[in-house]
Amino acid sequence: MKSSKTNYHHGDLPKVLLQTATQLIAEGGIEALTMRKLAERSNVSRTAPYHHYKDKNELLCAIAEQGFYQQDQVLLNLPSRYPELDSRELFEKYVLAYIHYAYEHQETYDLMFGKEIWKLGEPTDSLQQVSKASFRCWVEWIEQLQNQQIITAEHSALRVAQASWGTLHGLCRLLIDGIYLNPDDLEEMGRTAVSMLLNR
Amino acid sequence: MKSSKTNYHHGDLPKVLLQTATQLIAEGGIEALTMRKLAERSNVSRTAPYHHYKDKNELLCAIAEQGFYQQDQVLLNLPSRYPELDSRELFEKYVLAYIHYAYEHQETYDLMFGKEIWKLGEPTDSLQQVSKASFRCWVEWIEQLQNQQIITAEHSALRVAQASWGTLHGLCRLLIDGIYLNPDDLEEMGRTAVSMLLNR
DNA sequence: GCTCTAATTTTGACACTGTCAAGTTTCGCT
DNA sequence: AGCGAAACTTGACAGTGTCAAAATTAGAGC
Repeated sequence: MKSSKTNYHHGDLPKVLLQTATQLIAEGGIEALTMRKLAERSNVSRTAPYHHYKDKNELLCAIAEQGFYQQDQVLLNLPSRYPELDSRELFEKYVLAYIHYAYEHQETYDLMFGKEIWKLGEPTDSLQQVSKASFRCWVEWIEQLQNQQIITAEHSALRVAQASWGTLHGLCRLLIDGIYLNPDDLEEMGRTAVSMLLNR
Repeated sequence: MKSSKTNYHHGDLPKVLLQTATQLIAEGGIEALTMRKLAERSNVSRTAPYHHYKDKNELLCAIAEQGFYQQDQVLLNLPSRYPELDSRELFEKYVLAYIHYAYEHQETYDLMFGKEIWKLGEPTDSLQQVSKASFRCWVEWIEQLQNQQIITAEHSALRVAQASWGTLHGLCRLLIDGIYLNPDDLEEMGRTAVSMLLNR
């Protein structure tokens, strides 16, 4: 079609911006993502991005949303990828995969669950929906584990889901915030946490 | 001695700066703490603080360090404040007190364990010492709980300490990052987590 | 093919930020 | 009284997000 050297109206900026932005944060963390650098990298003027994302906040939400889709995809496919494992083993696999994702996509994870968006910014409606759906999925799993007496049913599924996910998230945060740096340790911590959380 | 309206050399800026800074972040979060606003509030020029803290980073570290002292004081006094409780109950009290501190001093807590200092900045030597001592204290407690068979001894004290503290920290982060906002829920989540982590 | 409109992009500007270099003021000691 | 050091100030710079107004272009209707 058109393309080439037009400069003006070059295909679809929105997609390019999302890509470039994701790349930028992957390289240097969230704080390396600057509207101006993003524009420059996309060969576009400072304020061009503002016509596709009203805010820096909206841009960040878009990246985070993408992260949720990506993570969901990895995690939802686990059962079919390991059909030989029982629920207990699958749970550990899930936890380790979660940690692994957080490690491999530290900056995206930070955006997904960081205060940049949830406290300082304003999460987009669609981001809220996606993240809620993702958590609901976790709660349902916990419910199943409760029915199989693999995890405690002393408390409601919601509370157990919150507490266990809190554990998981806490460990990931330690990595992301630079408090524990060794991912091998992290994995061992994850295993330990799992064996503590599940019934013996 | 001197004092009054000299403007120059007014008592001890360092202490005033620390106080004002703590006040500023308590009011509007870490991002409300600006070297310039800090100077203004302290009735001093923009760059005066730089003669007492080489960096913004150093200032933040000083605030965080103060936070550790404060928190340690609360937590270390728990056993003597509740002599009638057994280890198990004391552990829950500890966890709740920890959460409570995090809630009451959200911004300081964020500084103590946030990436602002630990990943983006450079933790001061003395901050590192204080925080390490604080964690060592936690590990020792876990060791005792292991000896009393209140918590699992399947894994090393260090690993159990990391996992359990990760849980604790994770819950607090949910609050601080604006993901779960209700402190009452948080407390219930804390209780749930404790009952999951301890032996039955 | 021409024109008009709406979408898209740019330039200029503003108020912020952290921090450096150079100058000014004051304290404490001899 | 005078001097060196410590404390503090002013000016400056590069960087940030984002708004308003201007410029450019694509695509539709004739």
